[in-house]
Amino acid sequence: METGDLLMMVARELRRGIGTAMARWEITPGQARALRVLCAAGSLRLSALADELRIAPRSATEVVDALQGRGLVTREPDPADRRATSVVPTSEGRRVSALLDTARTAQAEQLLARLAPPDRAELDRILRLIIDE
Amino acid sequence: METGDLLMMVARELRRGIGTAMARWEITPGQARALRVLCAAGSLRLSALADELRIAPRSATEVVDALQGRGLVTREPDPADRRATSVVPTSEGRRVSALLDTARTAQAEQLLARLAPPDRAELDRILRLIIDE
DNA sequence: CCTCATTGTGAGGTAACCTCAGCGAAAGAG
DNA sequence: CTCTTTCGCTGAGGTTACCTCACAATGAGG
Repeated sequence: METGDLLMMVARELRRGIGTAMARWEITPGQARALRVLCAAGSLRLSALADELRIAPRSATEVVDALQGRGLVTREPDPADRRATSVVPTSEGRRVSALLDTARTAQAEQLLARLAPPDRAELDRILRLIIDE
Repeated sequence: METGDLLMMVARELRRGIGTAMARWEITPGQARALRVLCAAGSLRLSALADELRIAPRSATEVVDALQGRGLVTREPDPADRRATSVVPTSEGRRVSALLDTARTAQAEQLLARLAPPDRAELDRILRLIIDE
């Protein structure tokens, strides 16, 4: 078993745990991702959201439809460009996003609790090395 | 940015790289996964393959159809149970699976090459700690 | 035997993506 | 100031990878 496989296994376990946690809020992974980037950005034009999520603009329309249907975001007209619509999280959207964030970090916490603090710091350091190129 | 996020980012990059590598063989991720467990097992009944992949038996039928269509596996009658069909990789299937394995490890190699050998060993050790509970 | 469970698959559905065409709005050319 | 071109979003319809349900053939227990 190689390091790459280990990495995938750990990530998979993490994703699985997050998935079951999210099921409690009846939100799909795609919707959660969109809500997360929207809350992080404050508001985004639909095409910018699509870029961020790396999906086609047409697909972002559907995700936003779903989030809007649940009252988690609203479509606001963009003051600078009347073609564009700005997608803005509602207060409920921000509340749910915060809950999801909490669940996500709790899940990571549960997995990483298996490590002694020094090992955990080492892992963090080494992963940053990879990310930073 | 927390350790859990870092883990997901690194895994994502790895998955992305593997995906583009696999595109060269025109095989979907699901098919590659199935072929991999089949080659690892030598042969599996269709329902056992479904269990392994954590998909419904009906869905395994489709994956096997696709692999059989490319000549990567065959359906053999199970001698012990005439209801069951045993799915067996062809020699071409084993050859492709080996190529995919190579591509997968090469991708991991490329990512992990950013690390100095001691860091790499540390990462391996710590990930094993997580996996082994 | 007769019933009941199990195996694989046909039929048909769903979710999340896609491309393409088109409409209203903006922006550059003359 | 028009005119054409480009841009931002969405309706229509397709694809992929899953799913459930029904069913025929087979196996297993009373």
